[in-house]
Amino acid sequence: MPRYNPAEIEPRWQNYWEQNKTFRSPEMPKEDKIYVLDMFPYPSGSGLHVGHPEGYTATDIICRYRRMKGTSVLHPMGFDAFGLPAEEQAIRTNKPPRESTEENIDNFRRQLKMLGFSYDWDREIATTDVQYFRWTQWIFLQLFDTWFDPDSQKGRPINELPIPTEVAADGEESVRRFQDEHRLAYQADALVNWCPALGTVLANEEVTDGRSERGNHPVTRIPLRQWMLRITAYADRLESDLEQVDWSEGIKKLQRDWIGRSTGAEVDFFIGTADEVSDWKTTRKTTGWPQKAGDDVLRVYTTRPDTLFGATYMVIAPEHPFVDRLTTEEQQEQVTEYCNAAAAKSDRERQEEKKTKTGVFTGSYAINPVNGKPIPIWIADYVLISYGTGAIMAVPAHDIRDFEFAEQFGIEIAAVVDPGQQRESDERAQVLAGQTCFAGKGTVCNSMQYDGLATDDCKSQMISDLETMGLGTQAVNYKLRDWLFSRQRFWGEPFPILHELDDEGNATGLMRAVPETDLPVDLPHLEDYKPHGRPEPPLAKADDEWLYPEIDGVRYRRETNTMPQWAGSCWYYLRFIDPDNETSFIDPEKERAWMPVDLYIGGAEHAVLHLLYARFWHKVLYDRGHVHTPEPFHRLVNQGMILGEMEHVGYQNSASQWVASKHVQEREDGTFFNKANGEAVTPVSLDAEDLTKQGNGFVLEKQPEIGVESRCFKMSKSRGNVINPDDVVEQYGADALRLYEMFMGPLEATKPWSMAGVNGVRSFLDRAWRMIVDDRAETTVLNEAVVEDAPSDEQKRWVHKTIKAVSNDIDQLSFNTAIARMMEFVNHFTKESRRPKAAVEPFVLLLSPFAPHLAEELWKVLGHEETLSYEPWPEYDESLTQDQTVELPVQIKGKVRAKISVAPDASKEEMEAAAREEPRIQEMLADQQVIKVVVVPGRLVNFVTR
RNA sequence: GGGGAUGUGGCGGAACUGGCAGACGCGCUGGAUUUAGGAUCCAGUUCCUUUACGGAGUGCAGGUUCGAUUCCUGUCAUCCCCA
Repeated sequence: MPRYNPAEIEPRWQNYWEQNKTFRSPEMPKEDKIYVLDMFPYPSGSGLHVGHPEGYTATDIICRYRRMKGTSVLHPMGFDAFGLPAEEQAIRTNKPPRESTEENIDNFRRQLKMLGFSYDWDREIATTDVQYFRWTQWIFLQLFDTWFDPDSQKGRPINELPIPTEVAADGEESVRRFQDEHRLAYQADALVNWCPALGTVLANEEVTDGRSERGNHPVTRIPLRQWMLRITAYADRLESDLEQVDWSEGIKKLQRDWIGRSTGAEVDFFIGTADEVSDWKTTRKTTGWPQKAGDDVLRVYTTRPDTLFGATYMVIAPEHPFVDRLTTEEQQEQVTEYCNAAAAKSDRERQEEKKTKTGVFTGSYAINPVNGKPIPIWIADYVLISYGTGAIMAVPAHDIRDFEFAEQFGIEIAAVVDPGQQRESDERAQVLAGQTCFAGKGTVCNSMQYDGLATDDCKSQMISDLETMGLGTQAVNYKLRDWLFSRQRFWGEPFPILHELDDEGNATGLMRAVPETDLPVDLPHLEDYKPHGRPEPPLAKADDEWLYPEIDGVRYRRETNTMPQWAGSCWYYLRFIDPDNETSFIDPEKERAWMPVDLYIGGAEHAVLHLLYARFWHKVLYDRGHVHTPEPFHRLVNQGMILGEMEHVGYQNSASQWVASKHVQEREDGTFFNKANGEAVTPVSLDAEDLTKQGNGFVLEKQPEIGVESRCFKMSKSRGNVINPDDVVEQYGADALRLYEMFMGPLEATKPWSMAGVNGVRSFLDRAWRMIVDDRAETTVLNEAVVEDAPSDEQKRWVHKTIKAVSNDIDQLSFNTAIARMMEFVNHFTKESRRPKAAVEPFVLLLSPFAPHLAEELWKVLGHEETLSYEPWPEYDESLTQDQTVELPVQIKGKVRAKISVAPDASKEEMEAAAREEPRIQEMLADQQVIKVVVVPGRLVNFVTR
């Protein structure tokens, strides 16, 4: 009668764990600790996605396993709840953001608890909690109070910033402004991505093709005073410290590429006539390379100083400060027009390689420092003001963009690198003739004394020569830009910054931090927090009491920008260690005990930004002595994406005739047409039963010449293939969902969903239940096959082999194979008429991290009173995992011809002898000459014959 | 265009450092039991030929090796990220 009923069992055990605080973490861990962290979710209105429980189940298994192994486990959960989507949802549903955010969190928490994860819920935090963002603000003030000392490569308190004497002489106000310029959190006029529809600026990565990632609204570029975080100062350390962490090479590479460190040279090109050059050069030789470029030169950054002789023109960005000065009268009109047009384009559009290059000549020339030739200075938008010096020397023969540009405008192309013989000879000739671009390494030519040098040697030689002449210097550049850190929205952390006002109420440009004792700066109550399409933040509408505080007789206006969504997630892993601390963001002793995060699992979409930002904050906190590890996350694993179920789609024309999918192409508007004749076709979804496999794909069973499209798609509302965890739990139970997500395949792989697969693991759980419980009895009692007897030797081997395999698989996060081993165990023991307790009890313990509710229930049926969460993990005896005999293949010329049965540790001689005794082998070897015998103990015997 | 990942039965996948390809699950086929079943149990299930023996086979083409899903070279395809 008592069938396995997860709907009854699961809530009961969830309640038990909650009542007994089963998973409360100790305040301080023992020596053996593990901190296992999930990337906390953004509580969207649509609830949990099946992708979430994938990583969460994996970490939960590790935690439950390690608790049973006696490790102190920290496994917390919280919510990343500030940000645009929540605010947009609030506006849509006409609710205050805090209210709708809390509803979303409640729903997420309910769903998470329904899945039986062993979080210490007492540590739950949301980034929107006032007591949480109080410390986010506090950390921001640490950034504000820190400058980066390039000599020690370290962030230091701002009051240790050396003040140049001339600044000091100018008085206190100058000193303050000087300090403000050097803080890690600083304000700057930046050309930003302004999105009027969302009413906020967006980070570059939130903009695609000139439209906002969220909502697909148009984005324009306007200059605006913004908060920036000086992450570029940490670029080197963010790159080099990747060596310390246990992350996949793929993710490390993504981070390295994002930081984009390049080495090269800065070179000054003299602006003026050819006869003034020698004077300038003489002066430079004595004064050396000046830190700041003067007005008489155009300073460029190049990664290829070896191609200096091939620089036939220069390009400055449309925003370059020299634009006006360099533009001659006759070019003025064209230049103005061009610069205006460029301002409207995004960086990405401007770098689009497909598009034809655009540009305009300034009318001015600069002198190439190595050969004294005057070369034209152009303005073109493929050069970005934000990268390098905003100006380049163009070497069309050896840079593809320069080449395209030079061809477009008929500028000289001078080859200075010989690609060498390894290329096809006509291609080499074309390169040397300036007809083809070659961007690789080779041998220098047409460069006077440098001719014959290899590219890399020439680079270093050229740099050292330029340095002696005072014309250039070695330089490092990064693609990474400083982090635009302010948003003009309501639903974010207010900046704890006050802007000083003069007697008339105008801003003086000086600012100060809100005193630590006055934190948190809470969001003011606003009747209307909606964006109005102007770059003025909604917080500016707060009442005067909030907006205009007075400290020590000075009146201030509060900063009205808010922080971006990333802020809260930059340090939440620290707060989990000490979530209720009211006097400090974290207790240093607890920090030392629990950090770093030992295992961090989450989606690959955060591979770059979240991890880079969090690492940056962590390093600042490290420099300022607040944390003891330079890196926050020791091991990182990205779970793979879960796709929707497999879909088969055929295409029909208007006459309902099938069209093979290879002829079909999709238009931009989402409709389809036949490439062969242009007629419109419509997709028709097909049943797998009407299809048959042919080659790599499927075809219609009745019309095998018609290939169809078979693939899995990303889950999306519009496609209607989203799986809701609530539904799965209702139908199959939480344990089945957990088990299925782990059984689908390797954690890191992309895998398609299959409801039939869920049903499959559910029947495994049913079998496991019936293996132990008598399902025909009136009450939940032991199956009579479960006995007190000692297990047989064979049963013992099954138990010990399974313990070994499952333990090893969990250690390697290979959950799918661990489950397969448990299935084999159940398949075997359900066939046994006597199932000794000593065999099934360890099995229940092995199962418990995967299917904790079922395991707890079985544990109880087996006569235990307490939760199994802290039962010792079963141990295995290596000698009991060995079979008495093993069956090994005997090959002749690599083909299996017979099997022999030998002891697992049989010697080579024994194995060969056994193989030669096999009648079939004797038969086959009779008329052949054995030239070699390969014997691999414990593996095989192979006769190589002639 | 650049970078990364992945290609194994009808499907998801397994195979430790080169050593029995297809564990485990789904699906399918047959059988048992059942009032019934989308329940349960048993058997089978890579393909080709077949009584059996055998042969082919891990995207494709080569290479190294006694032996390659695994290592190397080339190539094709798909997905992801970036531009």
